[in-house]
Amino acid sequence: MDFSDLMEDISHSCTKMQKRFFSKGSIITTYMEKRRQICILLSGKADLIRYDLNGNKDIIDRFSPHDIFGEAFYPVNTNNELFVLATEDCEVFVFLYDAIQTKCKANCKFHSIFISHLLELILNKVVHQNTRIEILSKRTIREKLLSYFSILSNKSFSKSITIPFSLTTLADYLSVDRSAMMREIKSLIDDGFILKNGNKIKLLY
Amino acid sequence: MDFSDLMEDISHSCTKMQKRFFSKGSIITTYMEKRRQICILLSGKADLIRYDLNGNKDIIDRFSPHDIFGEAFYPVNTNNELFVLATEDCEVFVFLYDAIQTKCKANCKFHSIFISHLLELILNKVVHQNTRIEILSKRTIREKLLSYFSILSNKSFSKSITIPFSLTTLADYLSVDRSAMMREIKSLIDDGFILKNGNKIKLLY
DNA sequence: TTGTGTTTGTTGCAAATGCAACAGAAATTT
DNA sequence: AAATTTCTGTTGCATTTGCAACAAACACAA
Repeated sequence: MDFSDLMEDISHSCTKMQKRFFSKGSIITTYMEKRRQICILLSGKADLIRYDLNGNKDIIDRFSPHDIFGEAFYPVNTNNELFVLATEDCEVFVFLYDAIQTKCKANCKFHSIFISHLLELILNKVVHQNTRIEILSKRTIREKLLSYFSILSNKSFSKSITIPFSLTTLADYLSVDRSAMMREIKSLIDDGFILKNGNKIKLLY
Repeated sequence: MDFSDLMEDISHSCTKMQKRFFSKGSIITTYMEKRRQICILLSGKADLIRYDLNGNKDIIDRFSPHDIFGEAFYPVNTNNELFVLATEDCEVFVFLYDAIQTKCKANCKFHSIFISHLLELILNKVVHQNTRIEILSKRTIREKLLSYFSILSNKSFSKSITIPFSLTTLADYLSVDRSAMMREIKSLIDDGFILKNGNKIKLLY
């Protein structure tokens, strides 16, 4: 069964698991006192945002379809002014973690297949997080860039890669100063490690 | 039902999920071509290790009881000389991801309860990873330290915290140079942010 | 006890980084 | 088409960081 179909069916058979719509600019959820909430993004895009002490907007994470998020994945902290903002119109599947423990109906046929899909999605999330941690663990911007590039390259089986978002966003993802990153990219070009044309990078090593 | 008991029972009823023993110094698993393998550490301690290009030992992750690991959580990369080393005698529950999809017996009563435990463990892993990412995203050593300290402080509801491992290990966890971290700790003391006595830190803010 | 290895603490120095600021290009909105 | 916002590219400068090296404290095993 296709994933979207499954979600569709479940929304109809389970009262506790609902597909909901959010228009661009609206807040999908706030991370406060809903410790067991889990959301699956079915379509659209959304950002996990925090305003830090200085009032700066901090994009903690960006979600696209099939991504899973919600307070259930976040540690209980004081600094919990976290919320998820729809940056495009979104369809979101929302439920409480406990809802999957108690079978929805006497014999909901979707239940077990849904759980295995859920496991798969979470597993996927862990893999992405490990990738991110691997990159962030690198000590220099150069190492972070090379590490990121080679991951992209491995994924696409090619030495020519396309950065899937703006350089500004890339700097956020690598968690480094943008101008310092630009400087380092230039230096990678000068040192003959890469070629660059817009968002396209060619690895020369 | 208690978690250890559950694991015990499952090892007896499922042939595909086995409890295995590894003595200190032995290799629990290598991350190579076992893309669906999942392990749950029941007792002991283990490190996820890689030797980098220069032959330096890199401790990617450290596991203690109830931690879950295995190649299933790691991206497919070329640099896959990853392996898990038992740093103490270990009991490990080992299985393939697929084993949980196919019911072990006609009516294995442990199956669904096991899956919900598994979900809980993975959820826990994601929470820890989010914490790690949050810390690693900070740009300076000072911010990383403060962030780490305040997380510990929130967890224990106290301004007095104890770093649960050596400062050398802490530097690894924060992914910064140890001597630079020591310097920064000293500077935090000088600036009146913290007091320090061995592994005990008192937050003054 | 002696020796061996690990952890802590410290410093100088060179290199990397963040920060601030600015101008032009590109994309988006009005 | 004009206006506005976002993104790219660049630079100088002060600060932070990694690196190398070393000594003292500590832990552990022979």
